[in-house]
Amino acid sequence: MLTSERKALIQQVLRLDGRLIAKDFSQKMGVSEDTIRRDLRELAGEGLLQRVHGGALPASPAVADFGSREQVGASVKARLGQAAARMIQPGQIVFLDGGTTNVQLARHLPDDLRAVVVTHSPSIAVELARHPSVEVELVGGRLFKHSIVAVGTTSAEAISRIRADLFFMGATGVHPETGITTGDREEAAIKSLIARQSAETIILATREKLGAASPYHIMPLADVGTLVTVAGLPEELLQPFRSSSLALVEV
Amino acid sequence: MLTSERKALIQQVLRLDGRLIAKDFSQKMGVSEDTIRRDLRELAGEGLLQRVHGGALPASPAVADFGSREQVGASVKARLGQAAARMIQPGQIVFLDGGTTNVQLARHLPDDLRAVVVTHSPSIAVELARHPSVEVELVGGRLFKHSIVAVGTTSAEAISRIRADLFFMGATGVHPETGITTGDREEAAIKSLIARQSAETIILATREKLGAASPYHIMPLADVGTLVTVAGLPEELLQPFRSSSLALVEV
DNA sequence: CTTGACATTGCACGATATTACACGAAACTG
DNA sequence: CAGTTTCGTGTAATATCGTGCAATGTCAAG
Repeated sequence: MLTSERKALIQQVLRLDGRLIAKDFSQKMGVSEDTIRRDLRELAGEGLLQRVHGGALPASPAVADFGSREQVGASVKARLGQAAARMIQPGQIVFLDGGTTNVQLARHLPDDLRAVVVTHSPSIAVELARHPSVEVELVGGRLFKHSIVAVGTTSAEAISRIRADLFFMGATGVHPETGITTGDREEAAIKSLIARQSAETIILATREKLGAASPYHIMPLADVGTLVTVAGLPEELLQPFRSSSLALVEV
Repeated sequence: MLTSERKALIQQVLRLDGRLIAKDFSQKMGVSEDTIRRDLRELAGEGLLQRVHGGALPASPAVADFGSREQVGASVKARLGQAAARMIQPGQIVFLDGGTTNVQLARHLPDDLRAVVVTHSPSIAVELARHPSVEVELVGGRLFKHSIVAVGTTSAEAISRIRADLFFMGATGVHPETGITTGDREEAAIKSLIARQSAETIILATREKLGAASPYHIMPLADVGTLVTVAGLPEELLQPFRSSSLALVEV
């Protein structure tokens, strides 16, 4: 075990756990506590962590690295959301799926837009409560906590009574052959149903979702109307999605 | 558990709850009360909190003076919410109305509580998405943006299919003769319906709501099971609410 | 291959910090 | 005013810390 390797591990533990206990970590590493203490002292000297009795805490009160990565991801999603918001015409009925990208979409709806937004995501509903003119229709049901969206038969029933012009769908996998997929069976069923009730389905996909596949199938790629993604991606990643039936938008 | 971690937690609890009880916190942390008292003394020495008999309060007579009636209000609501959370028995079906006080209630539900929470407030739903064991049933409908709750016939229909054990209602007016009132007609109708579908209605009221009345009537005071309010209010304010049918809880 | 400078590590030991318990004082409650 | 709870201090046990030092390993010059 190299010293620098160990120091890197220390910082990783701090990022992930938010703390490190010298005694435990020394046993885990198979070295003496003295060694760990020395590492901690040195890292603290470089300002990379905060030394406390019994171990160490991250230098910044909160998770600096994690936060910054979130922010970087957020700016890409904000750009996607902004572009998608411009695709909505006044008077349309729009279904907004859950997910952080769609929250960004909701945040960037023009203030003067008059439209109806239907959503089964309480996060989206809360976001849109600030909007002056959009009418919000909340779809109820059992809350699927991981994605924070309503699912189940109650949701399905409510959705089946709605006809939307556009559906902005979130998905974890967008694959040229496998199609659109996500990680939960119930969620997949609901997404599929919403798509069938909507005239056009639009998917906002960040880079890591392109070419990926998750366990549960939602719909084939052929049924997707528009795929919105960020500009500057390598052509070989986009090539499989260039077809006559799918509109590919890069922003 | 590192000492400095524990101290950080103490300050976090003070920010969120507005107070800390030494005995409870020591049990939660699994250390003796002496240890907690020592922590409190030391933090008080640094001016980071205010030591009081039985625990501690935020160190902000100065801060409270400066800006935030909101913060003081938040701590009062947190206390109401905490007390209300303890009134829920495992296995019960509980309806949570919207409002900031009920958000505090949701935040303070014990982590090991197994119950079903029904709500027409997306804010509450988002808050409860973090809870590990509570099942959340979201009631859909048209979003009333001012209060951020779902209203309308869709909501009414969904609510009429539910029977709840408890209903924690928010209201802007609690008057001994006028009864319970709020500022919107639709909202009043929905609240009234939920109350009829629930075995017991509980109202959390901060001081300014007692004795106040708003335009739209929800229900008579006689139909309220429990009124929860803060301790230390003048007796003449509470006297009108002391009756055989109403349980008055001061926290 | 040898040798010496240097880094790393584990161990010893005195110093400091943390904790729980005990007991009288103070505060709260009815 | 009596009973109970909480507080503060003292104390002893334990845990952790920092430093000095010797052992081992690394590496490059001789």
